[in-house]
Amino acid sequence: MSNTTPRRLDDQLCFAFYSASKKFNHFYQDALKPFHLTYPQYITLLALWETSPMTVRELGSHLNLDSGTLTPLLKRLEKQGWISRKRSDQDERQVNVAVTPYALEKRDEVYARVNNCIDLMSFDGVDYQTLLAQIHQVMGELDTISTQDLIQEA
Amino acid sequence: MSNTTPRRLDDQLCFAFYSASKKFNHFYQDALKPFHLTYPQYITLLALWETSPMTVRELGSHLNLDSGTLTPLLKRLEKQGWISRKRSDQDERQVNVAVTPYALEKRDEVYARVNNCIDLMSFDGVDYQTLLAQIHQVMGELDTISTQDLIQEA
DNA sequence: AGCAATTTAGTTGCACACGATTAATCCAAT
DNA sequence: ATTGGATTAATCGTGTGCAACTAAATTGCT
Repeated sequence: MSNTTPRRLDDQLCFAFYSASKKFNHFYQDALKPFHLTYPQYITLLALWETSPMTVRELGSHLNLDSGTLTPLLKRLEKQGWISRKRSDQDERQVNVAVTPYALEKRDEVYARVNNCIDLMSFDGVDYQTLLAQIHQVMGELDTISTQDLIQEA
Repeated sequence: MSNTTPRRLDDQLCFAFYSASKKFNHFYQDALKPFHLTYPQYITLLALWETSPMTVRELGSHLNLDSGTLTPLLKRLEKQGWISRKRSDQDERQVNVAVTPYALEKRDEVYARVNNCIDLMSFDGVDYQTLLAQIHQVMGELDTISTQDLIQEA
C-alpha cells in the first residue's frame, strides 16, 4: 500500500512487448500484402500447412485463440479460398479445418516472400536464443499469476 | 526465390512477441479491473499523469497510436471522468487532453495496485536491462525496413 | 435407457488498431 | 487579402481479441 511510484521499468517491459508486437504485425502485414493475408491469418495457415485438418479447438490451442476470434477469421480465410471448413461426421460438434489445394499450391510462394522480407533485417547484436528464452520465461511468469491472486486484493 | 522453408525461428520470435503482448494485456486487464481501465487506457493515463495537457497528436506520438484509435479511447476515458478534452483556443485544429482532478486523486491508488500485482511476479532468471535492450534493438531493426523495401518485390 | 454435466463452435458486444478519407483550421507565398 | 498546401482531429471500414452467452452434440453416471 505504500509504493505509489510508477514502475517505469516494468511498464516499459510491457510497453516494449506491446510496441514490438504492433511493429511485427505491421511488418508482416506489408510482407503478406501480395497474398491479402493478415498476420493472424498467416500463422493460422502456418499451423494448417503443418497439420491439416485440425478442429477449431486444436487450432485455438496452438495459437492461443478462442472460437470468438477464430470463427470469423476462418470464415474470411475460407471465403478467400485458403481453407475449407466441414463439420466432423464422427462428432458433429467439431469442425474440421483443412488447407485447400490452392493453399498448398501457394505455400512455397508465401514462405519465400516471408523469408525474403525477413532477410532484409539483420539481428546483429541480438542473441536470438537467449532473447527467445527470456521472453518465454516472462510468459511463464505471467502464466503463474492466477486471476485469483489479482482479484483478492481488488 | 529458392528459400521455401518456413523460418521457424523468426516466426517464433514474432509469435513470442505476439503471445507475450496478449498475456501482458490480460495481466493488466485483471490488475486494472478495480478501476475499469484497459491497458491502452492505462498507458494513456500514465502519459497524461506525467504531462498534462497534451494534444491528441502529442499523445499519439508518445504511444504510437493514431487518432483513429485515440479519439474513441479518449472519449471513453472522458465519459468515465479520467480526462477532459477541449479544443485549443490558439489553434482550433488541436484538442487538449488533460487529466481531471479525479484522475489525480486516483493516481497513487492505481500505481499501488499495479505495483502490487507486478510484485506477484519474480523475474529471477531474467536480465531485465539486457532483455529490454534486445527488444529495442529488434524494434529498431523493424523500423529500418521501409515499406518500399517490402513493396518492391511484391 | 435416460438425463445431467461437459464439450464444441458459433454469436454478441465491446474495445482496440490502423489505413483511408474528410472537414476544419492554419500558414505561407504571392 | 487570397488561395493552395499542410496540419489536425474525427470518421469510416475492416480485422482482430476476448468475455459471456447460446445451441447443439456427446459423454458419463446411474
